[in-house]
Amino acid sequence: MAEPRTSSTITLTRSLTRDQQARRERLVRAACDLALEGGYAAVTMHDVADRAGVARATVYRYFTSKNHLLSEVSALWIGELADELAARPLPVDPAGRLAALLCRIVEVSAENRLLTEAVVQAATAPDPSAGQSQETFHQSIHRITGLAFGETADREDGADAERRRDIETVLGHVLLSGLVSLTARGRALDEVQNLMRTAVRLFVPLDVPLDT
Amino acid sequence: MAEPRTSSTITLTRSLTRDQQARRERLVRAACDLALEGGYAAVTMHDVADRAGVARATVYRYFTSKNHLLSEVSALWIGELADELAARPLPVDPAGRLAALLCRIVEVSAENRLLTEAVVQAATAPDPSAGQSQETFHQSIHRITGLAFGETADREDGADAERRRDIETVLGHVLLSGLVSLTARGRALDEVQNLMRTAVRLFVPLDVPLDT
DNA sequence: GAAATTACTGGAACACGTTCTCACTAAATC
DNA sequence: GATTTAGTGAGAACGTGTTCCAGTAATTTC
Repeated sequence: MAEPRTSSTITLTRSLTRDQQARRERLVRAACDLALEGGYAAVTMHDVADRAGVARATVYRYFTSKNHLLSEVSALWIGELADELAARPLPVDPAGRLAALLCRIVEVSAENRLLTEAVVQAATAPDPSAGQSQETFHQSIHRITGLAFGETADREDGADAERRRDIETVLGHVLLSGLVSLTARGRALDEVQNLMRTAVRLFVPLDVPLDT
Repeated sequence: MAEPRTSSTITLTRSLTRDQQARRERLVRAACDLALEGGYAAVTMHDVADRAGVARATVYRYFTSKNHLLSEVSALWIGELADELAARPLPVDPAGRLAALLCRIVEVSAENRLLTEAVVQAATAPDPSAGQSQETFHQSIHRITGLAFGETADREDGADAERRRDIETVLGHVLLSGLVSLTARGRALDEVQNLMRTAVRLFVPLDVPLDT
């Protein structure tokens, strides 16, 4: 019963050769560029293949779907953003840090609204094949919210640590929904930033009274 | 310069006749049924037209896109849900009411996971033509979170009222993102419900110490 | 180095969303 | 009642995501 099995995606077979690694990166790059220029709709598999210099069918050897490809873009993009934010000077108080981080993400997202639109669309699509990359995307969001507490995390334990994790989780959801409002509902940058500040203020009402 | 202008959507022209009203309702009904059975992907304009007993092109005289049609479904569905919830007995304390309301929504959404998937997908899609229905959807969510404070709303003013509105808004975003997790990321019902309870607990940490 | 396996290309093919055309019907206007 | 007008049915047509296939190139295995 030796089935031919023309292996759907490559990744499963074995580790990629240098050429394949480069091809894969070109595909992600092409998708990212197209998304930057025209959003989700502009990322056609036809154009992605052309820009990366491969055949249309080949794209599907590396990514099972358009959403999978864009989810990969989203995972890389938010990951880079997290790296950048981790290297930034931040306010000293946790609430200030949270607000600054979230507002910065929203700002960058607004500057690349079309890319964000594509990325959010893919990250929220019910596409099981994109699941892995989607998880990476969400983990990166969680990692970013975690930056606000990163330095004090070690000193805490028990209830404080749990409360911290809860705040990170919930703020991650507010952020995601905020990005949806920004890209899909045309909300203005400052409106979404205010949402972030409001959320933080509600979470940290006494620890640090903000400059209301 | 009398342009023919084959009027894209009907609604703009004038009020609908009885037949047209019925046709429109059949279309929404058909889309809703198909979504219940197979989610977003199963709602093909072909099948919608067939079930409603109209031509494919006619669907586009009532709705400018599939997302527009499904956004209408979502607006009606969440509206009915809000009506049902408004008639429900609720805990006396605001925090308990919030948690009960949100958990109930998540529960109903999980019971109709495929419909919710379709509805959320349409409500978060960057489709300008669906904008109006999307707003209705979000307003209904806001209306539901508002139910938790409804009875005490009149007695308040100033800072309290503002804080209340902020909580409603932010919880609405948590809910939306939670529904995305439920439908697109395959999260379990109780996981999303716990997210809701956690969010409420974080918002109302002192007013009402929950049974933690 | 030859054989066998695997990957890539190029293009056809299919499903679906969307638009368009045209003939036909029903309703409004004269 | 005749004429115009808006709405509908039926189906062709186009773009896009996805799959499939036959032929070719590259890589692994012997």
